[in-house]
Amino acid sequence: MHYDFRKIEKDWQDFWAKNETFKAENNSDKPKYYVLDMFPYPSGAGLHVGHPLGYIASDIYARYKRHKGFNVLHPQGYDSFGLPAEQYAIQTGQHPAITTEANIKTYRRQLDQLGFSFDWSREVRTSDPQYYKWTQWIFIQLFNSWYNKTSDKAEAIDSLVAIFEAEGNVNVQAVCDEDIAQFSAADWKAFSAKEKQEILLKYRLTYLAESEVNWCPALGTVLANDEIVNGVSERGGHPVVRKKMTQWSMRITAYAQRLLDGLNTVDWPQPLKDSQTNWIGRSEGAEVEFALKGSEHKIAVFTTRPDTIFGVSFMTLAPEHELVTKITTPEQKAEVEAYIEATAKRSERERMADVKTISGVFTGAYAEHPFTKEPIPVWIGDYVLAGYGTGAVMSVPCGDQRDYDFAKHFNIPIPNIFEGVDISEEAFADKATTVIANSDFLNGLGYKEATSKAIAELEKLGVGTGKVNYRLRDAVFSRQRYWGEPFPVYYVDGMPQMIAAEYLPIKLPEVDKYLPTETGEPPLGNAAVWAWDTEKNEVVANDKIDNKTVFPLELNTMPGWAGSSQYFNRYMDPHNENEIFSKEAIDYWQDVDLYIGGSEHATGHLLYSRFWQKFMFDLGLVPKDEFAKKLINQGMITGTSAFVYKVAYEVSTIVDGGYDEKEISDFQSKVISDNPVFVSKNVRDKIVSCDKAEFKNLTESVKQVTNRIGEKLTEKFPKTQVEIRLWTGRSFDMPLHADVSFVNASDELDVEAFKNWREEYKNAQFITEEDGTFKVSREVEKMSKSKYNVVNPDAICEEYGADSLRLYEMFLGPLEQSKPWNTAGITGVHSFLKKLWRLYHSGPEGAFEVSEAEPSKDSYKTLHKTIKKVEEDIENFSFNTSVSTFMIAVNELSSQKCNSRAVLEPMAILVSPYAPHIAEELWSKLGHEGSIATVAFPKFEEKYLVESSKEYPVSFNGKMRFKLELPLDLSKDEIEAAVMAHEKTQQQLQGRTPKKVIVVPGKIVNIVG
RNA sequence: GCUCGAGUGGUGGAAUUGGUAGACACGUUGGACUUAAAAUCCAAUGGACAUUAGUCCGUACGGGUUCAAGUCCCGUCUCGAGUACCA
Repeated sequence: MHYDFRKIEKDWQDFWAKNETFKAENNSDKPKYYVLDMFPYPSGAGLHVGHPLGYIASDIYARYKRHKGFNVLHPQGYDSFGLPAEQYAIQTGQHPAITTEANIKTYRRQLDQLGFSFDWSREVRTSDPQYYKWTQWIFIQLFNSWYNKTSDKAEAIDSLVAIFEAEGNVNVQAVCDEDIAQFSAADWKAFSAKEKQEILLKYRLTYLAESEVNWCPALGTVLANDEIVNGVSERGGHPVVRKKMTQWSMRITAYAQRLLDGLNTVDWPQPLKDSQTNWIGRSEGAEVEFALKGSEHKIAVFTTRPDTIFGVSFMTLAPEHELVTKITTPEQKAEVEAYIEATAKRSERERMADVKTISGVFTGAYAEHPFTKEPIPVWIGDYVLAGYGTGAVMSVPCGDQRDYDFAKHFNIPIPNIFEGVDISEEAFADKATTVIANSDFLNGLGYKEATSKAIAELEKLGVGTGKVNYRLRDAVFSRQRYWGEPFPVYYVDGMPQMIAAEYLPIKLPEVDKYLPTETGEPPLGNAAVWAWDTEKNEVVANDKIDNKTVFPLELNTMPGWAGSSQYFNRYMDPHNENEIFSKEAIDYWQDVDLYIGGSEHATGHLLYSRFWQKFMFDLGLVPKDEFAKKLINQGMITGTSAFVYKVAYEVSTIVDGGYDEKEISDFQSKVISDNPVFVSKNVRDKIVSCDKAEFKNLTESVKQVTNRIGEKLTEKFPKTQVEIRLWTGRSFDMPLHADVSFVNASDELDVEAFKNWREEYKNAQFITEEDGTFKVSREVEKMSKSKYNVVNPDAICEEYGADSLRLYEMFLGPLEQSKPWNTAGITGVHSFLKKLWRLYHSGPEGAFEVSEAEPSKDSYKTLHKTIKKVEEDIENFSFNTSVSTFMIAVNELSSQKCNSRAVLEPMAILVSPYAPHIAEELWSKLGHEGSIATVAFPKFEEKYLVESSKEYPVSFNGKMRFKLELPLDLSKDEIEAAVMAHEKTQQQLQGRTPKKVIVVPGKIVNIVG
């Protein structure tokens, strides 16, 4: 009976599907365990071997937890809204839903073939109206909420209205827009309905506001900060410019502190926490108001160094700062305006690429120092960002390098306010050693004391206050896209109105074009049926819009992260039509116990999800304010590209025979490209290292090719004479990617396959190694189509099986680390599975046979040390080492010729999380009914590992020289005596007397001297 | 620039609290079986020297602590990831 993995794997996958083996129940006596993968975007390319790495790890953990008696929730779904399907739709007119559906089919087939224990009955798709109904619902909840700083949580907007009615907004501690005028209860009552709505918008957790956004003209949409990399769009690399637009925003800044604090309560990777911490960017300092000379305007600045306030020698405003036009003096007006215009023209990208250039303009205005009353010139400069803090800084050149550079450049004085520090070359920014001088009441103080003293004095004067500032901005939530969630929003008199939850979902309308409209409106502007009838409560044709009962609907759609920000909770009760999830479901499952996914989501998905979770927590909808207890970032699997070296040679015409020059040169280049010459790696290396002999050989080898080219040319242009030369030096060859599927484990190229790969390689010549093989050189790169190093799991499953693939992906190395893929190594784990199979098939002609006999002591020992190690490894997510452990166990059991049921049954269970198909097959052959999935994990028993003796390594001066087997119950002195009496010890010492003998019982003996 | 992570054979990688460096596998070499190939099995495999016994050197580099360092401390270099005028 050979190991027929194709049949076994198919059979068990069918069995699991038919019996719904992995279906999780929402109530159970068992303890719950929730294992979640970041759900995939179903791209057209399907999966490559890098994608399932995390899924395999989480599947092993989920299966292990089932063996350990847990009720495991292990769902999977699709993040199926997204740009690629829409881009494809724009190009082909194909509806994104159709492409998406087809891609999902491929994904599902590929996932199924890997034997994952997903509960597919709970599948969600973000683009399914029954799913995005609840995304729209959460949006409405956010709209109907405000953030009360006093209770430090989100509350219903009604409670804010009640406060306004009772006392206006004077005492409300809310997270809101900055530009809100104060009003009394009477004022509030006197406001029109529209005015009230406008004011409330400034408080809502999702709000419509004119905000500066990252506009990408090429994509025709707004991008979030984390969708921009180095000033260009992450997808496509298009330029991004700043632009003011009316957009939905999420008031995530309300949660900045809680998002920071929450990081201390979760077991997430430190780098991920660090990157969220940096993204939120908390800084403590003070906000200080500077009065302007001869003006009622005041400039507010944020500073982290209020202790250096006496070092201020100028102020700098962002060019976009609203005060700039108001305070600029007539003499400076022209220069300031020119500067503002020049800055606006420079794209964000240019500004970033060019951080060294110092530029700025004096406004002519002077502020007044709050303590000294000295005049301070006010400048504008583009090194100050409008979006951070107040968009203005008090410049302290002696304490900040950028201020220092600016001051030097414009010859502004640099007063020194530090005790014993030389600032003639650069600014001094070391807080730890700061001693303040020349600063009135701050003299002699260190950073900390001076800071609190300065804040206290500013507060006394009523011109400053201690403040915490965050880098985190509110998140823009509108996209000018088709393939995303529509907003449940219509507009009355320009004010947004929410559609009542009972009429959700508001489904995406049909459009004939997926591009923006000719008037520049988002793609939904193309929809003919996209208006809201407030009487019928349904979406109706646009021509019915009368702005009395039928109103226009929102044309933007939600961003990519909307659908993924609560999906983990929806899995708990995915088919609930009345609620986002039932109370029973959320109370039972609580939160995700283990979340596995890529680190690229650190500041996107993982921050927004935490925000929504905290919001849902405030509303009392979820019991935990962090949704995932533990998170692991799986490392990337990189590709091992194969390179062949193409020899560069040149044909030059010696006698041209009077033909048309272009005709000849065109023909020559065609001949050259049709007759490529490739050189094997080692030969190439010799040539590059200037091996003259090899270079000569190479020339010889190329000769036959060149002769043929010569013939061809003479055939066509009889009067021509050509010379063929090889290039020399560094550029003598050109590395080209070869498809990795043509290369075997020894880096040898399948020359025939390569020739058939492309038309232009048909006549390729190969200069081989001495043994006649052609070798490629290899390099680790990102796995990508364009590098021809993508390995498809389908092919691996076909040749070696899913169990082999699962084991091999784990065997490659630690889960979190990035590591290169090399298909060659899979034979190791594959033959391990065959050896495992053989353990259970020791009968004649490989028939299944296990004995009921008591296993040997050694076999018991092998089994129990394996149980111990595998259990530890899984708990530590060290899956690579447990694969090694299995190999050792099978090697040992094979040499022990062990075929006892008492050992082989537990072995099957141990292997089952890693290689579930073979485990199921062996389990059923062992005579069990049903799946192995929930059989109890074997229990480790120490007694089988108890040893009576130890092979001590005996070291001399720390170097191990020989080993000595001694009973474990010897005392230190007895061990020392035994070692000293040994002949090899005397041989090593050569008559010397050891200075010292270190004996660590059970470990080591070290003799010094 | 700043923050974080990592440097171990030809390759992927092992190595509890400091205690036998290189487990396990790939590759390579030799052998068995076979007409042959595949598959399978056996042996060797960090480097240098040595007939053997064995000796020396080895965990990026330079120091240090220790009976003992891949592991701890100080400094340097290289690579990778994130971030970038954040006041």
